[in-house]
Amino acid sequence: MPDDTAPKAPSRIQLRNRRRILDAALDVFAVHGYRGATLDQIAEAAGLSKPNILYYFAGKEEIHVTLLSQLMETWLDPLVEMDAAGDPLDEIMGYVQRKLDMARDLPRESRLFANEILQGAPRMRPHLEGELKPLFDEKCSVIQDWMNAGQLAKVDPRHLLFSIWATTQHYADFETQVQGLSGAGAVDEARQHLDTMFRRLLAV
Amino acid sequence: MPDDTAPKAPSRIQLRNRRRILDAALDVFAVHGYRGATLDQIAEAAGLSKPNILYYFAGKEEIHVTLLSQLMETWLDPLVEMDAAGDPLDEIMGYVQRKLDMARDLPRESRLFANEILQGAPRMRPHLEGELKPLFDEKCSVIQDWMNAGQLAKVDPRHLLFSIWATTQHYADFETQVQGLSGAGAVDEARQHLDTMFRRLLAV
DNA sequence: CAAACTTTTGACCATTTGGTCAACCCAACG
DNA sequence: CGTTGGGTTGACCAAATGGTCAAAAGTTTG
Repeated sequence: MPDDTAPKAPSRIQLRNRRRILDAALDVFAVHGYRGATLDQIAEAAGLSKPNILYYFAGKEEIHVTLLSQLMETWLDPLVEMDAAGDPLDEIMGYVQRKLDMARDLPRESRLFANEILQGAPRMRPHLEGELKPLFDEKCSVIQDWMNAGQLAKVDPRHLLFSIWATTQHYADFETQVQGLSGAGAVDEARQHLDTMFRRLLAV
Repeated sequence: MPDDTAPKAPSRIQLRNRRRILDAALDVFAVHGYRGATLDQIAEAAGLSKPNILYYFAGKEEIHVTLLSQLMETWLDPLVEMDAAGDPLDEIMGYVQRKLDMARDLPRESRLFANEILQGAPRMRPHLEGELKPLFDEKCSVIQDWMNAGQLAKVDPRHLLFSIWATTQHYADFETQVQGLSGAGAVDEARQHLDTMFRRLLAV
């Protein structure tokens, strides 16, 4: 019997073009934000005609929403990996390094996220409340437990996480400024600096 | 003899309306960025008609450029105040607190700046190179001297400043996220946290 | 008060933008 | 080799957008 809900496996062309479109859209949205981006820009960057773009996605918003959904996974992953059973300082410093890897390897994703938050997260609030918030609370608890057990110096876990986010994402979001002031390769210099900073903050 | 270059002191109406327009434009540009903002939005927020806006400013770009120029002063001021003759740790911690004040009191300005940098600073690069860069280099020197004199722990002064910028501006630029995760009043909690963090980093 | 000005606006314009659609292309397969 | 269905596009549309302009409405001043 035929399955009415069958998603009809996407063809090779479908896969290739959807990926092209999303890749081009990431470039454009990351720089100009949702409102500032145009379908024509995306179409040109993708090497496809505008109607062809709209054959694969229902509209500008669907492209944006698709990007944000995909981003959420990537974005939370480094924090998910922080293991309550591991060594506290190693776990935190590992998290910092993974966030720095992302700032270096996925700056467009970081800027897409920054743009969305700057605009008040109109299309991402559900994700923030439904996925980020529980994870955030859970990891704050883990960190608090480590501190209570005397394995880390006591600081506010929430603001500790904010500081890690801010300092790592800064190298992607403010890359223009950082490069202008400090030349290329800043992310790798930052590794040393942030390692020192968070180690001194958290050492018992 | 008549002065050809006389700037013709602006009338009370000029002053009031230009201020209104810039204030409204700050709201709009800070959220949507340059491309995403529209003159109609600005006009409505200012309570003026669109042609009236264009009576006071030559175009959308002039409004944006005016805002960025004004911003630059405000933006650099806290760093300018950092005094090479003062006590090193006090000077740095004072700078952190002033930046936090700005994140709390001028979040729109912070977001305008963030948007401009995210977009690659197309309209601000001259300011960055002409004003920020020299100030940045000068203050890095001052900090380096303090470290060489054994008054502060040795870290890379450039990345120290980046960390201060990132952690303080974060509370304005990512306010949506911070509030969603941590409730209101986060900036004032951050004061304590950042004071601890940078003190531990820099204490000799 | 009336001339001389500054300020405001309704109507208008060209271009851009998100989106539609019927026709067209083309590879696969019976 | 001709049909068929997925993939592509030129031409088009309505709305939005940045901007213009001449005329009207206020304001200032001799």
